[in-house]
Amino acid sequence: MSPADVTSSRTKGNEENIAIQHSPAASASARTLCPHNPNISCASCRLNELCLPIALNKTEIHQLDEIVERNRPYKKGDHLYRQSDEFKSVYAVRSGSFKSYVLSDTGQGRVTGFFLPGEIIGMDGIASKHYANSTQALEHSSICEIPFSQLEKLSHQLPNLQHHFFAIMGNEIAKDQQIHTLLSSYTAEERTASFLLSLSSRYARVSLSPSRFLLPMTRSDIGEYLGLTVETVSRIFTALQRKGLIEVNNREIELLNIDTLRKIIGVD
Amino acid sequence: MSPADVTSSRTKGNEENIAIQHSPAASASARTLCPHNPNISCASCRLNELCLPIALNKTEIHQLDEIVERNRPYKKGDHLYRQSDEFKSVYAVRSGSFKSYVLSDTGQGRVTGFFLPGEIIGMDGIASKHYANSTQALEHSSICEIPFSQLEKLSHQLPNLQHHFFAIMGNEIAKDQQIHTLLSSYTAEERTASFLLSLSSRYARVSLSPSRFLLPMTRSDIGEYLGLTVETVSRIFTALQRKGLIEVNNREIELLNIDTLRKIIGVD
DNA sequence: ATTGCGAATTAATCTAAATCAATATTCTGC
DNA sequence: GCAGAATATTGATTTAGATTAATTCGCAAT
Repeated sequence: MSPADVTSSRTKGNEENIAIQHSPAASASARTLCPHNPNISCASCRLNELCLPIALNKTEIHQLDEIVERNRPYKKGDHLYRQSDEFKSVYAVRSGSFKSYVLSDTGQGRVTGFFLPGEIIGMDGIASKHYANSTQALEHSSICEIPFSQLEKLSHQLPNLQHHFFAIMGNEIAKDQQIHTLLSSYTAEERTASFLLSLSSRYARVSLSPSRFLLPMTRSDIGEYLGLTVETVSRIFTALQRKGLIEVNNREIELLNIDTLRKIIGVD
Repeated sequence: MSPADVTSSRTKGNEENIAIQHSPAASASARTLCPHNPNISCASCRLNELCLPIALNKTEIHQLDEIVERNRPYKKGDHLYRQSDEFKSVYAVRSGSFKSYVLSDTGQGRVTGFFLPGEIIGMDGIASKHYANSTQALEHSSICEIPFSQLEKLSHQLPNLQHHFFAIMGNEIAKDQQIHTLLSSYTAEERTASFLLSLSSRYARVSLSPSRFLLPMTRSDIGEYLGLTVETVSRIFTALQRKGLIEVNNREIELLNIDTLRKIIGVD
């Protein structure tokens, strides 16, 4: 296969993968699949199996629906909230992606997290009643806002929802601790491989390709998140490409050998 | 009442600060204050203002008491649970201290957390139903075990408890994200200063001296936790001592200049 | 199409912390 | 109290990744 072939098929493939997030609804019948459509309900949302409604029955989902606010879409760079804003809601990503970051004393930010569709944002504010970081859209994105006081009230009525929200928070804790291990002991290559594999499985979770995707964030974002510089991230990408493990083309990523990537981070 | 009053039976000096955690009850009147006493109730526990019972009324505390299991004390090195054990309970430290760690592929562990009195252990297992790390006592310690399914049931009955447990988990999330920032952008000296200040405020929280305490963990534990080697931790301690900011004597630490330590980590 | 600017790559040099190595100290069990 | 092991310190050397610097690429606005 010639390079040209690869390129053309890749381009086509990628657009297909992300289409579910980005394309405006093409027809009336596709309406409920349009991720930016604010009129969608939890019951009909394509993410309901992995978002808050999981494990809820029809009636319960309807009750949840009542408290969810579906705001207008966010443009790239728009803030969901800023550091030390009063905590009011948690947010579920419906489409697109977000990053959260804190500003250091020297003015430069450090990225603390990335959020893809179906993931919950804002739990860092629950305890102190103020968000500990700022969160902004990395691309045109849409969100379901869930006012926390109402979520608490509803959780109290619906044991399933309480149970599930405990699980969501527990998952966040477990994930954060994995990152602790990653940052305290992994090399630049291991961190980068781990990051790509994490994105891969998170895309798979929302039925997108686990091996081909677009990075919604810059190299600099990745570096801040992984405790590396832009230059190092760039170099590692190039090195992984030379080893034949990935194919990088600016924001386009293809994982060519997931097993070997796993071996890099010690998952044999 | 000073800590020393409570704790007559121990040697003086540096051990004074930790006496409240360690001394056996000297008299019948001190019984309810004896941290290893398994018969103590939440209502009479000296930690109830900062542990689970916070914000509960008398009746509610009694209900919580019913589900709390007060096990025999743990000896140094005893495991509370091991990585991938089935998740059953969360634990509140009553006295002593614990560390949690994961074993890397190469056999050596990486410490993921330290737990002091009043802190909650085990939330990493909530989502996956299996503990993500192993946790062991760093010294003679005692624990309150709270079976999670019962905590969930009770939370459902007591909105205050539900609210507070959400807050505890949210706090864990916020704390883990601070560590993310620490590991991704702080120097060895900044990490170490931050670690000492964290211990300081956590000791202060349980009414122990914020400026003089014994480290329950080894330099190696600290290094693993902070993503540094033992040697670096040791060198930084020596350097901070030379700068007159701390006084180190093996496990004994005295913070001589907390403000300057704060400045090191950029809190002016 | 052209310009301008943020994003990304690549290479050369530097440095903070790791590694390697040796010694000293402190605990632990007998 | 003593022996051996675990823990901690200190110094010399190495190295992974940071820093600095220059170039190229990509794309939005005109």
